[in-house]
Amino acid sequence: MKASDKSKSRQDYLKAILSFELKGMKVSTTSISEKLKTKPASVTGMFKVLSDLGLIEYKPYRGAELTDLGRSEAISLMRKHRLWETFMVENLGFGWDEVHEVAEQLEHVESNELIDRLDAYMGYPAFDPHGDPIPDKDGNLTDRRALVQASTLKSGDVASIQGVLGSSDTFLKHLGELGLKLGLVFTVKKVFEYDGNLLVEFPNESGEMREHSWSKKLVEQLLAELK
Amino acid sequence: MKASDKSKSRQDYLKAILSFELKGMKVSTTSISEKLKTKPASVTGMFKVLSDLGLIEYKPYRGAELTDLGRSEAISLMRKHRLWETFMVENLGFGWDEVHEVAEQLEHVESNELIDRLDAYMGYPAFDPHGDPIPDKDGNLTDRRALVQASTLKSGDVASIQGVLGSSDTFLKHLGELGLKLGLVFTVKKVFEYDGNLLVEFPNESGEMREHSWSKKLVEQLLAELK
DNA sequence: AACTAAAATTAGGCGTGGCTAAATTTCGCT
DNA sequence: AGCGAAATTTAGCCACGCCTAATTTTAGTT
Repeated sequence: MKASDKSKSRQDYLKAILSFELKGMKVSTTSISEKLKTKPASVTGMFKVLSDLGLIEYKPYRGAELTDLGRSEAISLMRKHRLWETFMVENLGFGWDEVHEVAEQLEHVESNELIDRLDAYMGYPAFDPHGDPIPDKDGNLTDRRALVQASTLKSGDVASIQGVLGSSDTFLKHLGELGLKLGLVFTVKKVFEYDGNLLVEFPNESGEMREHSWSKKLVEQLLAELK
Repeated sequence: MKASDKSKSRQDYLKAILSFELKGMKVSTTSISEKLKTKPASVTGMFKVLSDLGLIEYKPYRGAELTDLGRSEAISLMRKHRLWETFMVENLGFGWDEVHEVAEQLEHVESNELIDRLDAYMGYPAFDPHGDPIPDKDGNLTDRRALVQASTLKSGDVASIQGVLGSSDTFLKHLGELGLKLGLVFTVKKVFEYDGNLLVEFPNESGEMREHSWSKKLVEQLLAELK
């Protein structure tokens, strides 16, 4: 049995364990059994398997902890889940509250190529419809506290685009039309009180600095990192 | 055990059986075992299960046949498979030869809402990237022989749009901009030899007849049914 | 009509991931 | 420190879907 042997069950356990670790909670067999709708005795059995696979550290009666390997697997699942949820809401028009169950199934589809292309297709969204951060392909999470909506910037601020708060077709198309992409560094020249528009400056494809006006609606959906 | 109990295995069997029936072949345990990479003895066992579920008609030593229930389930799977393949190729930019394995997994995701929305999102494509017909949500297949590329129409022909041969973003956007949708009835007024453009006439949203020019590139991707 | 090879079925096992019931360990409390 | 309740693990069982080996049925040939 190799660590590369995925299985829906094992993946569900890893995700459940991660969710408790992220909340700073101890990972007990009871808590996992409640989350997965199984029984504590079954969890004990699976903990042994996951431990043999090197995915968790498990001491009987002491709970479990993800290893680096297990954590990266779990984060990859979280990434898939959140990207699929985002796709369903932003592209297919589902309500944010209708997508969890289906994403639970979609996240088990094994193809990194698929999920990375889906990520690109949606414009690398940084947050899912519930506002939770979406890990990038290397497992890095955007720390939300470090980002601000571009609408909160002041005149003179220099910032870079680090994420978006939605990825509907029209929104993404609009970004493309304006020549905006992830990482773009821009300077706020002026904030118009009247309509909330921002006058910004950033280089075009040829590297020449140009001024542009961003609408209030646009900047409220742009996540920026202050320089 | 109810018929509503899906399982990846059972679904794989139904699809395999359908594929042989569509080729007009008898469905033997050996042929299925080869297709599914199992052994004939295992197929016998599953045939009993599927028979008990009312999904197939099975007489020992006589092979299997799909019931109406089983067939509709199998066709639904084929629909999912082909829609996902189409999505991967047309929207995510995969090659047509790279998508089968992943679609095998995606087709097992249980949500009719998801697949119907995906279908709509792509503009109800009639054929997948391999040229195979995609069943609609009621299981009806477009009979390819009854359809022709709009580029083959002659002046004076009256036809309706019944499908498209691709569903890339830009293509679908273009269709929307021109006000074209499934079922639209149009009349060919003139075919320009020079560039292959078609001068056509059809009603706008208000019902008034208007003339439009369709490019050669466009009409080669439009599938029409002659009236 | 009989015989034989191929196909299919039956019988009996195995691994996974569940379950219940019984035994064990931990932990809070007096 | 010791007691009892709660948490956990162990033991033993089950269903599913697969396997191999042995047996039975079918079908083609003479």
